[in-house]
Parts: sequence; structure tokens; C-alpha cells
Amino acid sequence: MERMSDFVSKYVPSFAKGLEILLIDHDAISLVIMAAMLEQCSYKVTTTNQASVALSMIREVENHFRLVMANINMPDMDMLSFLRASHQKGVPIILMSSERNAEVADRALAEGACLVLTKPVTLDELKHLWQHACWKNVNLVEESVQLNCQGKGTRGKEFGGIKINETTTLPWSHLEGNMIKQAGRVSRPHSGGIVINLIQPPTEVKETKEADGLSSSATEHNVREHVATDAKDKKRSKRKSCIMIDDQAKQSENTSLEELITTESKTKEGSKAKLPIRERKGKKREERSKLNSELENFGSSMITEKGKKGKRNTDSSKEKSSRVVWDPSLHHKFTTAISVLGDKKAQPKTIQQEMNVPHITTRQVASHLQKYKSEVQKIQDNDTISLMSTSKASNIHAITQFPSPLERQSSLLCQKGHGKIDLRVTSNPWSSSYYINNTKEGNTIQVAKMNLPNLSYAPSKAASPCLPAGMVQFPGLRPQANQNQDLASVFNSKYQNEPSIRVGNATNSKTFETEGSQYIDAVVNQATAVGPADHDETLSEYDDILRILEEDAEDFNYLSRGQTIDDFDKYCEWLEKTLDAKDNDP
DNA sequence: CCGGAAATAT
DNA sequence: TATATTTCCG
Repeated sequence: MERMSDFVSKYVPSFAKGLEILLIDHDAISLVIMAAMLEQCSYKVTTTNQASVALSMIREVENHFRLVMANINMPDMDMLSFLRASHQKGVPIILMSSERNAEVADRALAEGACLVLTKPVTLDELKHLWQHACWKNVNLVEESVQLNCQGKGTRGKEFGGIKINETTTLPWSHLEGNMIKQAGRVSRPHSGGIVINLIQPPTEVKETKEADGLSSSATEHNVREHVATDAKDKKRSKRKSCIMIDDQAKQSENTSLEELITTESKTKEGSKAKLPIRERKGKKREERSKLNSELENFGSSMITEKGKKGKRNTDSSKEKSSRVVWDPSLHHKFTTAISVLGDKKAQPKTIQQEMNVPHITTRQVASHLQKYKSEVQKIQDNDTISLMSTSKASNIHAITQFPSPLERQSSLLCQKGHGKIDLRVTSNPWSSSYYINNTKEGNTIQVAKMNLPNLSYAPSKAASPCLPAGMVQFPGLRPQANQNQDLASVFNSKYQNEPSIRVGNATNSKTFETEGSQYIDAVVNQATAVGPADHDETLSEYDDILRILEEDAEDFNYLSRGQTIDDFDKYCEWLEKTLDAKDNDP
């Protein structure tokens, strides 16, 4: 099992460690457990059992808490009042509820909560929490920019950041009925909008690349065959030989194509001699791939002549079918087929028939199935990590509102100077990554990267009451924000013609220049006046328990490094025991 | 035909 | 470099 420290460093960026979170829950057990979990994720937690106290804390130390988490049922205050009051301070609020109630959750979201979780909350859900944090007036992003600049060569300092002036709405704001900026949302001002554009991949990329004697990669780089002798390369040590792209060779002027080819064949001979065992196989593959590339080149030139249609000739049966991209839509068909067929009958061939998609082959389906299964497995394993092992698939009720942190971040970046900003999204059915890159003089530096797991992966059960079974959650879409709208139809209508997010390497990315920004802290500035706080000093019965627990917890020292989940479980057991003891022994 | 795993492609 | 897909293999 994953060690805790690894877990944290994997999911929580260093600049988000120690994130100040204010946790409010009238239920003492819940409070302590949640606090412990949050701390496991490296966040810094302050707890209180009263909403009113929380409010005054938020007010007193302005900008101290970046995130507020509260039980949705507050004995001493109405949820809405709480939300509104806290909002004036611009703190993002995450609500938790022990029941799964779509209506209440929707209402909370409409009032500006940024996330609603259903208890029991798992570590898995907590690890991404930092993305909701409010970064205003904080240099965290700045730091991260600098960090990114350092170690990236001497010119790092030139990348002061990003300045933005163009006014564009975020791409996802087009999606009616599913966007953050919905009626009732207090959040972002769209007028002064942000300038980041979503970089969409060209509709039909590949296919029409170069068509010389060499494969496309060979044209751009020099290709050589090496014998894998590098000890560092464990994985490849098995292989007899492998093709490596040699950028340096490209630069050397006197290395002509011809020479290269000669070198290649020479090396080939060498490897042949040294590696008799797999030689035949290797050679076979090589020849085949050569053949393929020739075929492909032939094909694409034909296509180019005819008129650049990206589509392949599906008719001539022998054609090597093009690489399948499992975009959300296709994946959806896939999962639908599986749920229709049931687990037993869900085998590659039947799935393929059920999907009824012309261009894909059974073996491609099989391959996807293989990955699908492994992903499901991974998710199940992850669930096991959660505190309450009895919990269901997922407790996430609302999806994370991704644009929000991005906007916040970029607003900060705006203040840093000039540059070209490049936001892009990489997405597959299982997860999405958002990158903000800063490019200057051909150098690109990753300023920020965020990962958003696509929720509700499992095909058979709906993870969220808002999400139809089998539906793949897509970032930025709020399921059923408009209750009359079918998420699926919205999704499909919006994305059917899109290359549906499969951006990848730098060659696909476009950057655009921007300068000057009005956006700045519009988000931040939205709050100023605050009503009086009802500072209630009354100590509830829980306070004493809490104190004791806190002291004891310190003794237990569960936060020490290298802590494992097992240790944490132990702690919880111990905790409950302690609690019981307190209850029976007043 | 299948699923696991190596090999490739992006 | 890390993933996504394809291909190999028993």
C-alpha cells in the first residue's frame, strides 16, 4: 500500500502543504476524525464545533483560512446564512452532509458552496481539496512559478509570469446549464473575465503529417538503433534493441540522411550479432513497421492529393485501422454496452457488437477493456484506503469546480508580468490534467498543473445522484445544474464534434499573447462589508471532550512522518475507544 | 477468442 | 517522460 508521505507528495503540491483549513462540525467524533484526515493530507486544520465561532474566526484573522469546511447541518446557524456570511470574506466553502440529498446539495452549490461531500468522506476526496483553496493575497503561486523557473536553465528569471489583457470567457462558460456561473452563483465575475483560452487540439491531427521516405518521427529527428546496454534503463534492459531518438544528432550538420541510414543498418548488424535470441522476432517487427510506414506514407499522400480528408478508407478491409481515441463519447458507448450486457457477457466481441461503432475492431475493444478493468481495480483499491471501509463507491456529490482555482491562480499570475500563457487540457475517460504554461522565446515553463480525476468511473452504479450510471464525469460540467437538462445530451451536443480533448505534446499547443489585466482580484474584491458576528462563547459539552482529545492526540503523535494508513487506522480505533471511555466515565 | 504483458506511438 | 494503444503470445 502506498505510504502516506508518498500519497501526499503525489497529490498535494508542495505549495499547498500546510494549507489553512477551518473545520466546523458539531459532531465531535466527526470533527476529530476529519481533522486527522485533513492533517494526513498535510493540511493545517483549525477546528470548532460552532458555526458562529467559525464566522468570527474567519473575520478576525482576515485571509488566514484558505478553505472552510463545515457540516451542512449546523445547530446554531442556518446553512444559508453561514454561506452568505462567509462568502463576504471570500473564503471557499466546502460542505459535508451525512445524508446524500441532491436537493440540499444543489441549493448549497447555488448559494456558492464550492463542493458538497457526503460522509463518510475519504482520504481520496480530501487529497484534491487544495484545488478549491482561495489563493488570494498569497504568494503561493508566485512561489511555484519561481520554483518552476529555477532549475530550468539560466533564463528562468526572465519568466516573470503572465500578463493578461484580452477578455475572454473561459471555454466552459459556454456550456449553458452546466457552468459554474449559474444563476445564484456568487462567484466569478465574467465581465472582467479572464484571458485564458482553452487550447483545443486541431480536429483531425495526424494522418496528414510528413510523407517522406521515413516515418514522421524519423523526419523530425534522427533515428538510430541502439543496443540497450544502459544499466539505468531497467525496463528496457530486457529488450534487445530499441529505437531512440537522438536530438543531438539532428543538430550535427554533417550527418546526412544517407549517412544515418548507413549507420542504422550498421548498427543493426551489430545488434544482430550481439543478440541472437530474439533476433528473428525483432527483425520481423522492424520489417513490418517499415512496411507499415511505407504503406501509410503512400496512403497519406494519396489522401493529400485527393483533398486531405482525415478519414481513412474503411472499405478496403486490409487497411491498418487508425489509432482509436477513446474520447468520452466513445467510452460512454463502451460503458453503456458493458452495463447492458452485464459483467458476464461483457467480453470484447460482444461489447463491440453492442457498441455498434463501425470503425473499431474487437481487439481494440479488448484492449480498452483491459485498461478499463485495471482502472476499476485501481479505484477499488483506492477506496480501500478510506477510513470507513464500509463506504460505497464514491461520496462525492458535487464535482470539483475546476475553473475556480484556475481563475484564481491566473489572476495572481496576471500580476507578475508579461508572457504568453497557454492553458491546455489533457483528458481521457479517467482523468484530466490542466496545464498552465508560460512560454517565452520558445521556452515553455509549466507554471501550474492540476489534475482532476473524472469521477464516477464505474459503469454499473451511479456514484452521484446527479450522475447517470455509466456517465463519465467531465470536468467543468456540473451534473444536472439545470434539472431539466440531461447531462448526457448536453455533453454530447457540446463535444461530439470536438476532438474531445486529447491534447498532448507541445506540437499541438498554441500559445497566444496577452498583456495587461483587469481581472486581478475581482473575485477577491467582491467581499468587504461584513455584518456583526454573533460571537457565541458558550461551551458545548463537546468542548471538553475535544480538549482532552487534542491533548491525547498529541501524545499519540499520529502526525509523525512516515505514517502509514495502518497507523492511522490504529489511531482511529484508539480514538473511538477513548471517546467511549469519556462517555461512560464523566 | 481471451486476457496479460511487451512494444510502440503519441 | 508518461500514457494510450497496439501487438504479441500462450
